[in-house]
Amino acid sequence: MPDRPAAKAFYLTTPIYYVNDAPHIGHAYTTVAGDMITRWHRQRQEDVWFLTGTDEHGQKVMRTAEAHGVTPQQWADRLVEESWKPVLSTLDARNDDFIRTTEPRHVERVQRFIQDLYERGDIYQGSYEGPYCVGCEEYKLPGDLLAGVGEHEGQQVCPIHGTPVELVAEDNYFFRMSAYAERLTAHYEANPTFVQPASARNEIMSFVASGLQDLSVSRSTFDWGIPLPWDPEHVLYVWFDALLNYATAVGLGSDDPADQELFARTWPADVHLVGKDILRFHAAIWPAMLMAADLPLPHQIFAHGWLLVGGEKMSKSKLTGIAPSQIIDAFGSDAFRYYFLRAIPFGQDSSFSWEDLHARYTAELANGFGNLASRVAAMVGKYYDGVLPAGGDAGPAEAGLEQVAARAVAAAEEAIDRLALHEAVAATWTLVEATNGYLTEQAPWSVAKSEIVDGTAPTDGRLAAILRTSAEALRCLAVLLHPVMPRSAQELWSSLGAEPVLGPLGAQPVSSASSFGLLPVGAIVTKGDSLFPRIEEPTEQ
RNA sequence: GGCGGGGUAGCUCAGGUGGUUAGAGCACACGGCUCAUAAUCGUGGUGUCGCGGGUUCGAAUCCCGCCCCCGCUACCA
Repeated sequence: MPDRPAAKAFYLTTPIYYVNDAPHIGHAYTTVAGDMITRWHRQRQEDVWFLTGTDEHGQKVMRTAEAHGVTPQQWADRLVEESWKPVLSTLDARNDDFIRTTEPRHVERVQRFIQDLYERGDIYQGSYEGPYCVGCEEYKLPGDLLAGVGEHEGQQVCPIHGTPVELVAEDNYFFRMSAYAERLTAHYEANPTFVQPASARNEIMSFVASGLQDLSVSRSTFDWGIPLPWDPEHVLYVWFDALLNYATAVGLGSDDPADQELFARTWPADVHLVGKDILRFHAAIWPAMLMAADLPLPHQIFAHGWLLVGGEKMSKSKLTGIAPSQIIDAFGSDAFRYYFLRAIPFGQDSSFSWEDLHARYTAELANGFGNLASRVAAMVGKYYDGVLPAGGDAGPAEAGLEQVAARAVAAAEEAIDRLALHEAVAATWTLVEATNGYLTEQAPWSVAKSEIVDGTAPTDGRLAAILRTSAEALRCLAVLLHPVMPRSAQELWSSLGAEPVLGPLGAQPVSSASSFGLLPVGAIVTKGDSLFPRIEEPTEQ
């Protein structure tokens, strides 16, 4: 055992998904993005921790369960086991843990955390007053209310029931969030990349600058939540409970030494990935909670954009919600991952369309990358019976391609550190394109006609050099694309015969990926099935 | 209403501290090649840069006004 503290792992989280609904491609997009980032860090041979999970408390889940005639726990169990966990394997997500907020480990640790805040005086008893709809049995947001008409003229009414809301007060516990506004602002200013992208940062900063009120963090009108240890009549506000998963899942509040070690290894988190809609909870409330507990803040909250369908935010009620399997059944998980990572500037809103998906699949995956792998493997097979030849001395063209690879690696690395995932993929693609160009210019099939004598191709000539160089480019691509498209990268790795001589693809460091000459002479190259078979019919929803 | 972002080729977008003929990818057309998933490589056109004024020798880029779209404007998650 080393005496010094273990190296800090790169720790990334997705939001924990609310089990009220089944996953759609918006959730899958977040998960895939987190998976690419963490896989990239793994490919760098770093220690990594990737957490995802589900948020299971709250009134909405309770109501949904009631509507289906089951208990909230049964409802959550069903959705988690039948939908949320399976979608992870469908997406090839490689998470290290899956936290459910109804797990005892979470509940106990949350209770310890909130008790501590209570004892510190950052939680106090007060009264919450707000517009309440009797029909909905819940408080409404002032912005949701509509002006009444007819008999309710002049009153504010519930948008669902159309009946007037009442002003109702309830005894609650409050988190003294207002006390942290200045520290939050100071933190945003001192750490420009704490909230990203810039648009999200601006929104949060102006929100906090406008003043923070204390937050009501307990509910006594329903019981599907974590009871407050000192007053079990109240359950904790679901967001307070949910946000804590990022820390409880890695051991905060546990007495077990193994948990404590994990916490030391992971905390603070490097990146919390969130959708724009839940930015405030993560970029304002969560840091305030951590400040109150004297815990280090995460390094970055990154808000990605919406997926727009037909120009509008995807929505189940408008029937634009798409299940990941709809796309994956037709195009495969790698294409799903590639499409969302490549086509969408990470952090921006972007429109999804089947036409665009199909167009990119065909142009970039089938015709570009997949076909490149085919033509190289086919030629090594045809001219050298699948045994990678040594090749003659590298010339300017070979050096040029190696340079493209080096620049691609450098650009992708730089992009990843900014979480510009689409740029990382685009940088990688420069090598796909350059290698296709290299092959066309060097025309190995023409070289073959002059070099091959008596049916035997020399292993130390131009033909061999061209094919070996192309294989090196593919080897580099397999490494760079492993985080994006783990399945096809592995297929390519196998096709190159690399595994027996270089070891597992996952063990190839990014840093050396662009050094040509790693793939040993004699590697057995086989032409397998097409990585991305052409799909002729545009898929309809 | 206030604050913020945006309206640029058929489509998705870049450019935007003012300066030669406004860019990329896709799509489309033509040419080369034939190893490959009829794939690849090269060449090419495409635009009142939302509308109307203004500043300037010169504006997609700056200023004013207007139109349209989106986000935020706190305790549903």
